[in-house]
Amino acid sequence: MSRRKGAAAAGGGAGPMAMAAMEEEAAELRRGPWTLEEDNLLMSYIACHGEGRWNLLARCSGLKRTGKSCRLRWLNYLKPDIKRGNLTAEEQLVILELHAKWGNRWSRIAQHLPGRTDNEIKNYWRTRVQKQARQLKVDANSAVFRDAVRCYWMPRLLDKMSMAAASTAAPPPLMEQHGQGVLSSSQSPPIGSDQLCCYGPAAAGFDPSPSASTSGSTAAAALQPAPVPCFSELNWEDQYCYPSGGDLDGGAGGMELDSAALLGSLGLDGLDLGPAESYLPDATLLDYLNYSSCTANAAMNMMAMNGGSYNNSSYCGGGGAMVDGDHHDTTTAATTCHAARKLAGEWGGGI
DNA sequence: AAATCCGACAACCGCATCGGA
DNA sequence: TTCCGATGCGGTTGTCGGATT
Repeated sequence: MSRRKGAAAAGGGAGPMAMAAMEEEAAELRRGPWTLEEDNLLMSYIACHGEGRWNLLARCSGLKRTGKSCRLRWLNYLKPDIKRGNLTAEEQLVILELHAKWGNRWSRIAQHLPGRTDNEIKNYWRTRVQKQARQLKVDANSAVFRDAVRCYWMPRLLDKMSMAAASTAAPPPLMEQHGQGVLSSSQSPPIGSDQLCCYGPAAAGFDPSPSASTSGSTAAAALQPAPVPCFSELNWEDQYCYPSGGDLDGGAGGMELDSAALLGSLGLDGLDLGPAESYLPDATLLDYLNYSSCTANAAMNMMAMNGGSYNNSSYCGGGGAMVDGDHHDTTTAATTCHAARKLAGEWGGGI
């Protein structure tokens, strides 16, 4: 399909006079930020005549704007039901989830976020999500990044949601509203949303062995919020590092992580993921601990959502090794997060 | 205090699609 | 069936304000 390039070309086969008139008209058109007067004009016109017929609106309202510009201004800014302010954790979760499913279908995603515009979602993706991907030097649409999002970012958002829910005692609506994908209420056990955060063995009787993660209802009932910080909330240097001659990443000088203290505080001192070398040939100690902790946090959240057994293949990404209906213990869950966990280690508190 | 950088967001542009003539 | 205007969508750019140097 042939496309006209710019307003000057809009005349097509028009004669010189018509062309001149169009160029004159185009020259009069305003661009750039909208003024208060323009906003008022647009709103009052729509109040009288309703939305739509944007070109007609542009001609008749007295606005020296294109119909497109008027439409955009209305839909993205002036429309009364536009929601302002930062995206909530729930909304971010929906975006991550739906983007993994549909890709850059911003308007489609926006349909699932009442009051949010496709433009806003697109901007969020570009400024926040893609920034993370850039920092990790991976493509935001890559399977590795998607796995990282699922295994690390989403659990963190769940953490936030549950914390918010706990502080306000208001039930987060996402599970009910959303009803699909990773957070499908049909896939999740009927447990309270406030149980989706951090679960320690002290409170939950957490046992990473396969036999301990079979009984969904029992496990779900046993799962209680533990007074244990999420991995994301941990103050690394204060609590889990001690001076040494070796750097975190094996370099000279600095601190060294106390892995036992860290995993112990996470309630995972009984967790044996095996030697790091077995799955991370180039792993450093930091890689290993990040790996373990990311996995543990994700695994515990996953436990909560699945009644104590790892049976949700979507949780660790489409590229993961899980199969619906399979039974997985913590170690297996850890293995399926293979690519994501290294990235998660690099993420730190950047999310 | 001034200059520079950077993140967030509004707005524009080109292209695709739809529907009516 | 074709043409063409209107509308919608996604990518990109411009602008502004706060943070940093």
